Amino acid sequence: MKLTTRGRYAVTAMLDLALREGNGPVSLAEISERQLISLSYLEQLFAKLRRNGLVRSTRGPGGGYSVARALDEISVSEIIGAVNESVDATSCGGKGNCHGSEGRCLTHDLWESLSSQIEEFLSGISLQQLITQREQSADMALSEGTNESKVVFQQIG
Amino acid sequence: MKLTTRGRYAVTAMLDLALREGNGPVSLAEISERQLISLSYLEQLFAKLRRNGLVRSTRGPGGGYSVARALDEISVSEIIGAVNESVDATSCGGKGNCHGSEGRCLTHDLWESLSSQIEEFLSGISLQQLITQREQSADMALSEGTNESKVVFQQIG
DNA sequence: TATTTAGTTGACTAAAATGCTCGGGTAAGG
DNA sequence: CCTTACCCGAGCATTTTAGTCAACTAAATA
Repeated sequence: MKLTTRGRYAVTAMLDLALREGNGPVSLAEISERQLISLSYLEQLFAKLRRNGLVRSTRGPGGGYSVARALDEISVSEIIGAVNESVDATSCGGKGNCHGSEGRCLTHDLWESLSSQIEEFLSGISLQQLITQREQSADMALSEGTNESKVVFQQIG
Repeated sequence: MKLTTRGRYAVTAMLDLALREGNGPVSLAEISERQLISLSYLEQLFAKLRRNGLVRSTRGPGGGYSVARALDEISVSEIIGAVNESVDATSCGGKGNCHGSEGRCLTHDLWESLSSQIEEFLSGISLQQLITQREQSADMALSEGTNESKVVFQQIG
């Protein structure tokens, strides 16, 4: 699993789409304007999202993109995976006995274990969850104060 | 949270260190050889790990690095955060009302919510857990067949 | 004290990924 | 037709990755 700003763009755009849809398809131009992502870049991202069956396209005037499935059937991990199409697995295609070196293989396995935990975690979060969960979180925010989770996101320099 | 091969290198190296430690400090040269990571690159990573208080260094012959805390006191998210020191937060430093545009702000908040979920998840996994968990997982592996979690890691082209 | 080991630091670099522009397509409405 | 908006590929500037090289410092030991 790879998690960069690119995945963020994709998830953000999908969320925007999910929230606006209902009066028919949403054009990339709109999303571009609202989310401040370049149109051409969005086109590239949505090409991949479409190839992976996450969105449907409608051409012509009044056209645009629609979400291809129910919102609770689309996981965050799918979205991120779709736009990062060309990530290869760890060096020894999961066989477990890489390069003779014993040390490498052990820690390699440990990393793989972590990887699938992350993957599993993200595949358990759907677009729907993100949206509905937030509607209830206004009051929760104060009681469940997890101070630590913000630390990493702070500016350093 | 940013999750790239760089974080993988750091976690892998820390795991190697954790497993070998006990006969005193472990030199980067050893780790470099076992994990096939260039020595100089390891030096850069460990410089950051040290600045963040995750490892201690011992100079001179027989020297090397040691884990600075108990293994169950070091979370994966800390390691990854340490080597990615300069990640800035999402564009509007968490204030919530970015750029006037309403659409942007809403999806922005949704993304932030997801971000902290990921962060929280990874801060709940310690080096110790990764290591001990694996010792018991040999038999679990078959019964709990989660086929989906492997999909994203496959080669495409 | 001289020498070796191994961390410390900074400058520099090739290669890849990112985010984007540009320019031309093609299907669908009006 | 003509406009809209998806489709697609080439190319490109910037940043990040992963690494080299070289000089330095602290500790141990002979």
